[in-house]
Amino acid sequence: MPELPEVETVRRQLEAVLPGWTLTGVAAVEPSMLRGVLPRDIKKHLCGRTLGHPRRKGKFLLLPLSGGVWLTLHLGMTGRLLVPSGRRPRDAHDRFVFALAREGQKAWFVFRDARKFGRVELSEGGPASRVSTLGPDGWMGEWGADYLAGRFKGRRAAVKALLLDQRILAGVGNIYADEALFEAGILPSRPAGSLNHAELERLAAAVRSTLDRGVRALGCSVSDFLHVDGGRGSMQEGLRAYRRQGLACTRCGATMERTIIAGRGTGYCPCCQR
DNA sequence: CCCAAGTCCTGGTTGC
DNA sequence: TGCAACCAGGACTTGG
Repeated sequence: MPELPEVETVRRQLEAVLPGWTLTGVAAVEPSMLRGVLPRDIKKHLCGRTLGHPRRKGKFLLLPLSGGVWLTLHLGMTGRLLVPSGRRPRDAHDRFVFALAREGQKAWFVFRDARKFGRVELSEGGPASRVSTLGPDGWMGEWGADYLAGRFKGRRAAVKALLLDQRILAGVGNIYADEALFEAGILPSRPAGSLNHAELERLAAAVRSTLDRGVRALGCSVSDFLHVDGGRGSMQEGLRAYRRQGLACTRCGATMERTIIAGRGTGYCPCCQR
């Protein structure tokens, strides 16, 4: 699943290859994944525009184009971006294929996504409006225990459910939520408002360090995630909670358990998470 | 058949 | 009692 560290990894790879290329055509469009413009109009909005430097907020990739137009991309569960040069590679799951040109050279910008949970939104004057509803970026943003205290105050929902709420923190998904709660020693099912200040401090530090570990590992390729060049991250080798039910806790040796929170599978240690 | 899980939507509940 | 905020669960999607 592309969460913040996976999207940041992709952003850095796109940063190295995309700026300066001009869009010259759109060879494929998946209508159900497109927002902000009608499928038949996408070509005229994009063609002739030059790509700038990719940005990111939470799990959203923000691609500025010349003329104040933006492409806002979300990779969903299984989304992948490729920038092949030469002949266009074809796959049944290619949802968007953009043709690129630069100094007489040609290349492609491909959004491949088996499950169609990904989104591509076209907007003018800034990134798609949904990006403005996001909370601070979990990795880059200015936030801490006091911020969490304010957002969690009076909330009875499970702390994991609020970690997954992109309006509170942008970028945390199911894997990094489980890992951060494990590192903080907090039960995922705890009502968010019941956490004391020391626990909030531990949680804030754990979210940051877990996301940072993910970025340094170039993401987590536990299932589908692949880099722009097809490479894999290594975070999956360091997971201590996510999908570890039935295995021994790396901290105390107890058997890890699984439950469902916010509709998501949740791995935790019943012994050292409280 | 069930499971995986991003975001969005809906309908019911809670509390001021 | 009214109303907004909150909360849980379903829809969507397809490969394993």
